[in-house]
Amino acid sequence: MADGRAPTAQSGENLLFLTDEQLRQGIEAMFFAYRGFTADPDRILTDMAYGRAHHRAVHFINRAPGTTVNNLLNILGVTKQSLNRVLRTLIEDGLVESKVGKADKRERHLFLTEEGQALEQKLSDAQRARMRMAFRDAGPEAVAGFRTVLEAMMDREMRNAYTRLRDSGT
Amino acid sequence: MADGRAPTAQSGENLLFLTDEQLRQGIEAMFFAYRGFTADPDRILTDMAYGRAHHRAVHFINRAPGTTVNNLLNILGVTKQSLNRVLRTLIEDGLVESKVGKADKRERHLFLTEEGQALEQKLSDAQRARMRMAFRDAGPEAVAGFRTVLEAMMDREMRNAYTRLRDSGT
DNA sequence: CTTGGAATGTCAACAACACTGACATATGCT
DNA sequence: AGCATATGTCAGTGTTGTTGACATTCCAAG
Repeated sequence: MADGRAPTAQSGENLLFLTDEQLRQGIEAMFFAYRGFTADPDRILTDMAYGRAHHRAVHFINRAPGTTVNNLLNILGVTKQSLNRVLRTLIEDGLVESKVGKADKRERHLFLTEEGQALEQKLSDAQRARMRMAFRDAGPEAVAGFRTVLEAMMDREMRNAYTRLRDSGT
Repeated sequence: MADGRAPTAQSGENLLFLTDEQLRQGIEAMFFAYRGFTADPDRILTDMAYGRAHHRAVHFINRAPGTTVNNLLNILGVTKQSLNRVLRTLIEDGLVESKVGKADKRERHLFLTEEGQALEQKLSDAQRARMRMAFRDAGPEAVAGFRTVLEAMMDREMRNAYTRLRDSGT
């Protein structure tokens, strides 16, 4: 309890950035920043009948076209029932296409239709605009640090999913 | 649309960190990291009858003891009905105390009881442990960058709330 | 070929957390 | 006295998550 409160002389390095006060500021920064992070897409989504869950699904289907339901389930970390509700509306509305797998016909491979891609564009344009502004204001070194800390904060499985996606990038 | 995709020669500085690909990686990093960020407190909370909303309320009451309901409302960015549901259970359960204001008797000032402080400790210990590990692994320069980017990502009002809290720190 | 298990879909019930809208109460200020 | 502010409450609704149960389809091993 209350460890790290007032770090005394350390083995060579200055660990003042690990005080409880610094950690709490980091926690609050995450809280407030995440609100900003989701604010713009949320505004767009409420105008339609969609929510944040639809955004996530559309994002990752766009990111890895042809991904299976199970794959998406692991990335999103929700139950299949929860994902299915979202996927069903997206398919009904013609934003997502579900194709039976060739090798394994049990699997469904998910793709965005043109309409789905249009929505994805609209949402990620809004989200990227904020991210771009933040990145630009902060500068490249800060951005590198930002990514380093976020990666270290992920669960191991999520970090694997993240790096797999990252390294499959253009 | 698709601007910044392939930045060509810029005015002096290298803006490769602002490509759509880099921005998308930042977006996904935020998504996965936030999951880790909330995972530990969430696990503790589900064992009780509480949720993330209770955590947030308890956190900020602890952070600014005696804060008014309206104040908390602004920080949390929810409706009074939503906050009231949470506050009511916390008060009923003896974790939060609500005192009528001296100067303005319309206001209620909120405080954590000893039991409330115990819960706050338990939750923030878990959350800080992860943050500390991430900070330690990433190092002080990365942490500085992390905070810089997050601040730039906040809405203006939230940034004000954040810096006000930060500067009132120990 | 049968059987077991995996992948998927679906139904039902429920809980947490947000929202809107309406209304009540007490208080402060002009 | 009258209006605005701060708070609380009731009722209804929507999104997103959960569990549990069950059906279907299909691959693969015996």
